[in-house]
Amino acid sequence: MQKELGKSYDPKQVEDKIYQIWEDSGYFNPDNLPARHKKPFTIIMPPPNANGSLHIGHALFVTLEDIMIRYQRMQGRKALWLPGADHAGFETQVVYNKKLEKEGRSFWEIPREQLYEEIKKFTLDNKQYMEGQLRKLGASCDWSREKFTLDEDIKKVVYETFKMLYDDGLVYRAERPVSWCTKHQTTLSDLEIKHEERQDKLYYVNYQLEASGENIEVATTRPETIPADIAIAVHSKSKWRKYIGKNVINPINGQKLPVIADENVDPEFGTGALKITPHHDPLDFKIYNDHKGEIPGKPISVINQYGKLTEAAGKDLAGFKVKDARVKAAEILSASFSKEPEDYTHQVSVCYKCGTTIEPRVMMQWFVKMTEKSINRETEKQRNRETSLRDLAVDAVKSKKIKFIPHRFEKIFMHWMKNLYDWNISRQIVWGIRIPAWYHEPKCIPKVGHEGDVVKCKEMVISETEPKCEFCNAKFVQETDVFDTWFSSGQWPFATLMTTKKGDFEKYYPTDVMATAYDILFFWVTRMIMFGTYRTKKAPFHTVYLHGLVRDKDRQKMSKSKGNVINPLEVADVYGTDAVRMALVIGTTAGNDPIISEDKIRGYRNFATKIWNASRFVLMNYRELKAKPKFTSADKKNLKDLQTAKKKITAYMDKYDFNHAAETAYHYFWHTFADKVIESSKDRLRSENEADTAAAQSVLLEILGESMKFLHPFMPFITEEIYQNLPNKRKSLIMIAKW
RNA sequence: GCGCGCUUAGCUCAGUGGUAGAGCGUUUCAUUGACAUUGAAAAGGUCGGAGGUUCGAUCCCUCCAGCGCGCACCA
Repeated sequence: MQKELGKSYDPKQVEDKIYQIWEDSGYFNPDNLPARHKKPFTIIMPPPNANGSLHIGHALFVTLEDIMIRYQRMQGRKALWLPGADHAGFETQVVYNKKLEKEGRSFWEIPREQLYEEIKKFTLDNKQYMEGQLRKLGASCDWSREKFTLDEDIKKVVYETFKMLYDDGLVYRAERPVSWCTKHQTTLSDLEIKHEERQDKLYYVNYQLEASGENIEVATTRPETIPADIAIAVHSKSKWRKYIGKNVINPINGQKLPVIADENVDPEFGTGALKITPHHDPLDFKIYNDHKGEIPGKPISVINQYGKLTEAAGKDLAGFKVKDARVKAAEILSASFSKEPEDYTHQVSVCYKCGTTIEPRVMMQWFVKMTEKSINRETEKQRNRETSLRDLAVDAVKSKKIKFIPHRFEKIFMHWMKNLYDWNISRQIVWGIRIPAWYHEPKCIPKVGHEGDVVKCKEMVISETEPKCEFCNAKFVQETDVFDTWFSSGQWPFATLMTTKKGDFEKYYPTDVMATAYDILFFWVTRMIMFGTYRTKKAPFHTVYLHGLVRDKDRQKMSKSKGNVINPLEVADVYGTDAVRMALVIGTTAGNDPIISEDKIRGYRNFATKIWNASRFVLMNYRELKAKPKFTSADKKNLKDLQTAKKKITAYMDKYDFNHAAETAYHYFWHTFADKVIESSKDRLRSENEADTAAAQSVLLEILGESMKFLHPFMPFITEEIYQNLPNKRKSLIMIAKW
């Protein structure tokens, strides 16, 4: 007979041992599953940022995905859960920057190569630590296929995609207005910008008309940029229309500025006249570009990368920080004010990491075209050239090839897709994948060749390795900018499967479910859909399951500074991983923020104890009997209730409603099986009537065994441990037992 | 400004076109018996407000109020 279960369940005694058994079994790798497992079921794990340790949010997605994988594995699917880690470019660099600050070292004084190596070590250490944590959480992922976003083969795929996009005209390099963080010294994408309400002044400045006493009144919040003004724009129907085509005088430096007409200027807002400062405002840049012919001046920049005014701003302003320069400029301009400055509340762009005001600058950067069709830069092979990246993604969702859980995110997705601008993918940071573009150095000077043709070297080449110029000996230097992390992680589903085992891509792609937090819907999910359909012509997954952000019992986001963080590994250590997993799943619906407290976890620890003791009771009372069981009508009803519960749970599982599946399992086990079935069996187990005892025993054993199975995806450790102690079971793992 | 949600028991949240559910908490009782990390029972809600559709609405529609979130180049 099997060994007796201990007096109480001790997760510490069980969890590591069980995980080891699973891992040794090889079944995490779908290729090793028994023959009954046929159709693949694939989840690519959202690779956690390798710049810290796992927090409760990670524990949530790990639990959800492990539930899906374990369920599908038991259902006979060839279940692949592919783990990974993300180098998380900018995020990690910010973390490392802070670490250096604490150590009293200066980020900016460390040479690029050294910094890269230091961050690499830091990241790899974290990565290794996190792998251990994933094991603790019970993640049944295939470690043999683990990938890291900086693996050489992954980088190769990313380079290829970049080249394809470039050849298709969907990637371009241009001088355009971008968002610059003066603290982190890099540009950021639109998504990395937050908007903050600020109290500022709105200044009303007179720009005097040339050779006239008349003025155009301009409202501005940024008088310090007036030296970079290049024109004044008014709406063709505004009160200023009579001045269109004339010149005004720049009130700071006396230069002549043409008055132009542009319909983007709202005649109702401010004074109805807009100063055009192309290098310090994106709208101004656009207006300037539309009116280049009418504007004689060249746009200049008067603010440098540190947010200080340059010489070009004039000696009165040069050297001042923007904020101080504004005060200074106001002083200089006071004679030109048409009225007193007003208090003005408006939204200002800030860096999402440090809150520093974003400085719009015009810089040479790399962009991905989101809304335009490709232009067939080369002519051969067909890719998805007929449509834009946006349309690829929108079509995938519209055609139901991809569906969202919960459904409402489909609307949010569409809304975001509607308002898309080109995506700046270059970052001036060290930690990341260098953009594989090489520039001819020095700049190519066209010369006459042998046949009299003008030979012009290629100024820029897209290449993984250093190219050679076909005409001269000049060196090519590599772009120093690196990719926005999301450019590479947006390729994760296919990049991983293209670089694991041979045949994996064909077998496991497209994947099934992408489960991740809703806050990276735009950063990540949309990009995966775009790049996935672009490169493979298939939607990378059919279901997007979006979960919420874990909050504490007062609905607060967890953060170290608030001191309300629940470390999943710490509480798992106290209450057991199974309890933490249950607490994360029950009461949590897709798309909503789960609320977790230690009390809640304690409650499910109690449930684990209940499971343990009910099992103990069943096994303690089990004895070999020769008598044939004689089932009573109550037995039959109990077995029928079991089937009903199983069906209900299965239906919830298939709907990705893990909350209700878990709750049903919990409720059935505790309040039906333990409270009713077990209670009513007590007398019968001690009865002289062996046929009746046998019936009672076999009902208990049957229900216990089945319960362990339907609880297994949620509480993998305790259920496996008990399953291994059941009599009359083949010595296999519950992990691959038939659902 | 545009968009998406939420408002149900003291708390945290589920849920359904047909006289409201769970967990925790509260109250009472029981218990040396697999489990005090227990069991039995109870109290507790006019399902945010006002209209409408319907035989019937907490659930569908409209409006209102409060709250939350996302997007956003009005100087």
